[in-house]
Amino acid sequence: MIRLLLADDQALVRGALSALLSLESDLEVVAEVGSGDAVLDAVRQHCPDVVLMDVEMPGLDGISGTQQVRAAFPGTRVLIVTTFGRPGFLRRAMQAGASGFVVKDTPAAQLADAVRRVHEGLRVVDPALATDSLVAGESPLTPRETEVLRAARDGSSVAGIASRLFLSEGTVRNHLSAAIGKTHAANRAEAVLTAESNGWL
Amino acid sequence: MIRLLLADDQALVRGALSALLSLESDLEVVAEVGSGDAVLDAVRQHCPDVVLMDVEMPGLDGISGTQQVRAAFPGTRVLIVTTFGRPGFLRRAMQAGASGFVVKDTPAAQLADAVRRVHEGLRVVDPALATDSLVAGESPLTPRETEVLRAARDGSSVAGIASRLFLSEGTVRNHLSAAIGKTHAANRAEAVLTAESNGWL
DNA sequence: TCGGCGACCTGACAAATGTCACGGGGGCTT
DNA sequence: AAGCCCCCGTGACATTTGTCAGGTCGCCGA
Repeated sequence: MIRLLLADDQALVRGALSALLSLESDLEVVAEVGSGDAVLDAVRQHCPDVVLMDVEMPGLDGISGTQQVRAAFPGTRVLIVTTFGRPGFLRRAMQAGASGFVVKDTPAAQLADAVRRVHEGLRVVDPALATDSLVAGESPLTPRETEVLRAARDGSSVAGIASRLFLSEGTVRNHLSAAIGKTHAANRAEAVLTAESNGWL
Repeated sequence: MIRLLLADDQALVRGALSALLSLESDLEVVAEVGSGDAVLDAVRQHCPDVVLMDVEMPGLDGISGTQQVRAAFPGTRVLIVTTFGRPGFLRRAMQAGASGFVVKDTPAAQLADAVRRVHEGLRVVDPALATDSLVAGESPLTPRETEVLRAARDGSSVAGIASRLFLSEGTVRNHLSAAIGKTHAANRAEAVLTAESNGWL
């Protein structure tokens, strides 16, 4: 019997996945949580074999959650299940210690198999996504550029970003200009979009 | 026996919902589709009582799909199941003829009840979302303003938008300026964000 | 110890953006 | 017919944005 923990912020999806996986005779969902903060406590309490983790969650995100779980319970495997196939997500998830990475538009039948393989210690990765990850490569942005670009996501002006990050306006403009260049964008907005779609933010 | 059709682009979610609803003795999932274009054919072929429809789908979106289904098969009820609780989505979905609107973070146990109520001819709407919809109101944007703002989503320049919409640059600027004013934004980017979060695009 | 790199700043410049005032035309209702 | 709203356009204007060239500082590896 493989003991499972589900972590997903959408209750409906959580319950539905639980129903789907409970159909398998060798799988057992022992707990469900709806936020990243609750994952570690739930693992401590229920000692699951595998954690199914969503990336986008309120509180602690799935990547950080994976790190925490792996650090505290090295025997527990983590399988990331996410909506968006951002190349950067895959890379960061694996570096954080995840054993598998499944996108939500894979057929339902494959999920149980993925869980079993992860439980056996194998790695499960969507092949198409893996190649994307190789093509897109690591983020070319420096930490500061990433931070500035992330602050620009909500459409703030240079002045707003500068005051929020305690920087000079000129510095912000320079960082933005660098980020625009590195993302081959023409715009701050375009730079945000491509960086986001690559999982660099 | 209530016959169901599932329309959702994410195969995993689709299968999971199918598993969840099949647990109920009075519900039966007779078909699943992964794109909006396939909905009408599937309804014609399987004659479901209720269609569970996602809003964001490739091809035809859920709103238009609802319209088509209601026009061709007035007896078939549509229950919208979506990730985002955009006020505008709710409004447009109801106008398109949907019988219910459920957000994906409602508890899984309530979904079956929602399906049964919709099947009985009742309307099912998340109360919190309904008030949001009243507060946010209808889109203040004119059709043209909406179109221009939608074209600005990918970070295009004024020139790019103008050429794509066969407009003068000045006209595009005027429409954008109007949209910025109506959304109480300071920016084109901010205007896009608030309009998007209200479901006005 | 030196070179390279990233973070930070300044100043200046061209280009893009947002705003305003002002038109004309068409469709709608009163 | 008059008034209203939307669409489309022009021109001018101030502001913002993106780029470039320069310079200081601290860190790290060769």
